[in-house]
Amino acid sequence: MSLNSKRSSSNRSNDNNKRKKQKITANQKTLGVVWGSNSPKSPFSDVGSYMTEKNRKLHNQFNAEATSHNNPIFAGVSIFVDGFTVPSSQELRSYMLNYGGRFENYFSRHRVTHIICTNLPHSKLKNHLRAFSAGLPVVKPTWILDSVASNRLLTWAPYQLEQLSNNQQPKLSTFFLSRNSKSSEDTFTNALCQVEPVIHDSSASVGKSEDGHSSGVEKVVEPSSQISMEADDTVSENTDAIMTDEQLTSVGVKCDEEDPAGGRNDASKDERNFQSELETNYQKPSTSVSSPCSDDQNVIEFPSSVSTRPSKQCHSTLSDPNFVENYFKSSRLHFIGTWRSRYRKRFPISSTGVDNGISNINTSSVSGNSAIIHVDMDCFFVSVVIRNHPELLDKPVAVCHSNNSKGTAEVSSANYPARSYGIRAGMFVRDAKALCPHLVIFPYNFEAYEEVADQFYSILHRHCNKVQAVSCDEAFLDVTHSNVEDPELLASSIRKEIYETTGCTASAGIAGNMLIARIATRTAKPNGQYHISPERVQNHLSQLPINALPGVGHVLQEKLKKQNVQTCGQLMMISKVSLQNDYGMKTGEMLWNYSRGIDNRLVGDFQECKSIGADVNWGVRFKDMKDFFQCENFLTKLCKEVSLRLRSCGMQGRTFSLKIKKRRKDADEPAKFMGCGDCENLSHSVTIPVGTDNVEVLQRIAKQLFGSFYIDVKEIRGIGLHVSRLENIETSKQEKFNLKSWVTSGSASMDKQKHPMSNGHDKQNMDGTSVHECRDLRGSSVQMDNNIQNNQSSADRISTPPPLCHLDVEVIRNLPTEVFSELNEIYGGKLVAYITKGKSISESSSSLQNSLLEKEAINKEEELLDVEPILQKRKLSEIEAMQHEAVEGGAVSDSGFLHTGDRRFAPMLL
DNA sequence: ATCCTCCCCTAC
DNA sequence: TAAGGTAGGGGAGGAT
Repeated sequence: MSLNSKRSSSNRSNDNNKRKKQKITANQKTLGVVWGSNSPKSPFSDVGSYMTEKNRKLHNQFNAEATSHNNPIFAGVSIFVDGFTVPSSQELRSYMLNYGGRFENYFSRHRVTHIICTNLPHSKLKNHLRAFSAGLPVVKPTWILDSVASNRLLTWAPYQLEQLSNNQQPKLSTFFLSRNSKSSEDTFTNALCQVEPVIHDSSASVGKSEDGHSSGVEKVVEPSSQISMEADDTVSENTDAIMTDEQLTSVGVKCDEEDPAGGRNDASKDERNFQSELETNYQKPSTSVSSPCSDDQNVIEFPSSVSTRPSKQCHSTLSDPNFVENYFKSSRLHFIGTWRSRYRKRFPISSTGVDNGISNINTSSVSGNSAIIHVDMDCFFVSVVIRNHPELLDKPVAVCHSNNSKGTAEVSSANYPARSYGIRAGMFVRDAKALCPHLVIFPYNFEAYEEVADQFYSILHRHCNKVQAVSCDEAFLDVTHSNVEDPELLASSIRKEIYETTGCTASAGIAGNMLIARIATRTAKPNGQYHISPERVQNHLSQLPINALPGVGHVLQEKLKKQNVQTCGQLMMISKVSLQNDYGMKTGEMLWNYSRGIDNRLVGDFQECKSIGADVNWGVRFKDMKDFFQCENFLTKLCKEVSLRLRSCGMQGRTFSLKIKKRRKDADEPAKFMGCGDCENLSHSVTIPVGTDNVEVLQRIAKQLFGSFYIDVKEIRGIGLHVSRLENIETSKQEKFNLKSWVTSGSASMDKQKHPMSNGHDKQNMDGTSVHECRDLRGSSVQMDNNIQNNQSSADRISTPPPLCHLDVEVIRNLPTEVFSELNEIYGGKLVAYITKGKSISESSSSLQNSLLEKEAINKEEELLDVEPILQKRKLSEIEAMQHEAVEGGAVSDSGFLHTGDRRFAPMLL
C-alpha cells in the first residue's frame, strides 16, 4: 500500500514535469527496487482460500450448535458483539443460536446486521463507534433479552446506544432549511423507524450496502442463504474472469493435494463441500480462457457481476449527472483514504486503558524498554485477489482498472514478481505492459479488501490491546507492558494467523519505537520479519536512504540531495539548527531526530478528526457555458457527499473550503485519460459562527465560494470541498446552542460588515482573482470561541441583535416555534410583521449573492426594488463595487464571464 | 506573539 | 479509455 501514493504522485508529476522536474526523479526509487524480485515464499505450507474455509467452518459450527427453532425470532439478524457486554457475548451467542439468529466472531459489514454494545463510558468513543459502524445499528444487549422475553423481534430503534442516537434538540442547521424540506432530525428519526439507516459511510455503500442494511429487522433473509451467497462472492470473485482451463485443473489439483495450513484436520471435513463449490464457481461460463501468461491473449474480461462496478457508460461530468457518486464507487484512492480513516477511528484507544498515552510517556518511552511491532500486509491488493490462484504466486500480477495495453489506467498494486520487471504502483498500465507483456491484470475487489482488513484487525486485537491503525493493511502494536516475553515470537504468531485466516502474507518489524519498527518492516518484506535491537539502530540507519524515513518524500529528498545528503548517516552530520533553518522548525527537528532513530510518538496516541472533505480531480470537464448548470449540479452532489460524511462521523463544521483545480494556461492535454493535467490549485474558504452538517447550508456556502473564484467553467479540472473546525454534534449542542449568542455574535459581525469596502481586507490571489475575506464572520466566530473557553454566558455579552433586514426570511420562517418566539421577543415582537411582508426581499437578495448560480435571480429585480429600497440599493452598490474591483484585479475569466458571488454574505444572513 | 488563510508536502 | 482521494502537518505571509 505504501507504494500507491508514490506512484500516483509520480503520474501526476508527468503532467507537471516542466514545473516540477524533481517529482519524476524522486519517484524512481521505491521499496520494491531495494528488495528486488524476491518471490514470496510462505513459511506455511498452504496457499489458497483458507479464509473462506475458516469462515465456513465457523458458520457450520454455529449451525451445528443451533437448535431447531420453534420461533426463529432473530431470523435475518446477525450480531457482532463489541467489547464487554452484560450479558456476556457468549450468552448473546446462545440466544442467537437458540432463536434463529447469527453470531459473528469477526466484524464484517458484509455479514453483520447489528452491532451489540453496552453504554460507552468515554464520550469520544461514540464517534469512533459511529464511524466504525458506518450506518449499521449499534444496539444495547437488552434488545436481545427483551425480544426473547417478548417472544418476537422488537424494533431495535429504542435500544440504540444513547450516545449514538441524535437527541431531538433543535439545531442551527434547521434554521437554514427551506420550509418544505425535512429537518435533519426528521430524517434521522425516520431512518430509525424505517430500520434502514439513511446515514452511511460512502465506502459502505459500495455494492454491499443492500446486503448489510436491508437484512435488518424487516427484511428477513434466510441465514443459510445469506452465508452461502457470501461464500460464493468470496470464492467466485474474478475467477470466471481470468482463469483458464489449465488453471482450473491446477487449482483443483492444488486443493486436493494440500490442505490449508493450521487447523488442517478440522478443515478437512468441510473440504468436499468447499471443493465442489470451487469447482462450481470455476465452471461458470467464461469468455476468457486464454493463458494469463501469454501476451495479448490474456485479455481479462472484468466480471460484470461484481456489485461494486457502476455503469461503464459514464465516466465524466459531461455524460453522467451522477458522476460524483459513481466516481467514488470506483476510486481506489478514495477507498484507501476512507479505510485509513475508518480503521484509525475504529481502534483509537487501547481496550484496557483510555489514557494509555500518559502512562507510556512515563514508562516505556523514557525507560527505553519499549517493544513495538509494526505489521504490514504484503502488496495487499494483489495478495487478496490472487488468494485463490496459487498458480499465480510466482507470476507477475498487478491490480488495475483496465487491461488495455495502450491505456493510461494506473497500476494500483504489483506483486514482487511484477516488481522485478520494474513495475510499480501508480504506473500506467501501458508502461507496465511494455515492461512485462505477460503481466496478469486483476480488477479491484474492494469488498474482499475490506473483509481481509477486518480480519487483519480482529487478529491484531486478539493478540494485543494497544493497536494503532495506520491503514487498512498496516498497524503498530505496543507490547511493552503486555505479558509478551518475546515480541519476535508474537510477531511470528500473528503473521501466521493472518496468513491462515486471510490467505495473505504480512511482514513485521520489531523495535523499540515506531520509527525503527517501521524501518525494520522494510527490511522484512516480503513475508518476513526483522528485529532491530537498540544497539543495532545506528548501524542500520547509517546507510539507509533518507527517503526511507517517514516524512521524507520526493521534494524533501530532492532538497537534501542538493546538499549532498542521501543517507541517514549523512543527514546525521548536519546540525539541528542548520536543518531547522533550511526546512523549518518542526521539519528540521524531525529530520534531526529521525536520522538518529529518535521517535517520541506513542502507539495509540489519540487523534481527533480535524477535517472532512471530498475531492474529485478526474473526469471533470465542462465544455462551455451551457454546462454551467451541470457544474452547479456537480457542486450540489459534492455537498451531499460531504454532508453525508460529516453526519456519519457525528460532526458539524464551521470552516468550509472549496478547492478548484484550474487548467494551467497553455497546459497540454493531460497524458492521463480524463486526468486533471497541469493545474493551478486555488482555494477559498469561509468560516461561519456555528457548525453545521446540513446539506442545504453546505450548498449555499459552496455556491458562494464557487462564485468568488470568477472562473470559466471550461478551465475546471477538479473540485474539492473540505470542512474543518469540526465540532462533535452532542458537544456543540450542549455548549453552543444558545440563540442569543448566535444572534448577538451576528450583530457584532454585522457592525464590521457595514463598511465592507473600506476595511482593506480584500486581497489579491495568485491567479489575480480578488478575495474578500469574511472578516465579519471570522471576527464573530473568534469571539464565540473565546466565550466558550471562558465559560461565560454569551447572552450576557452583547445585547444588540443585528438589524432585521440582515436576517434571512426563509431561515426565520423555518425556526422551531419556541426558537422563533424567543427571537421575536428579542426583536420586540417585530419579527412577525417582518417575515409576513419580507419574503420577496429574502429571495431576491439571496439570489444576488449567488449570482448566476441562482437561476431564479433574473426575474426578481422588480420585487427587490419594491421592498426596502434603501437596503437593496446599498447591497446592489456593494456588489457593483465588487464587480468593478474584480475587473480591475483581472478577475474576469478568459471567457469574459464574471461572477458576482461574495463570501461576506454568510448563509444565515442576507 | 498569535492567529488566520492559502498552499504544499506526505502517507496510505 | 478510466475512476489522480483523504487527512494531517507545517510553512509563508499577512492581520491583529
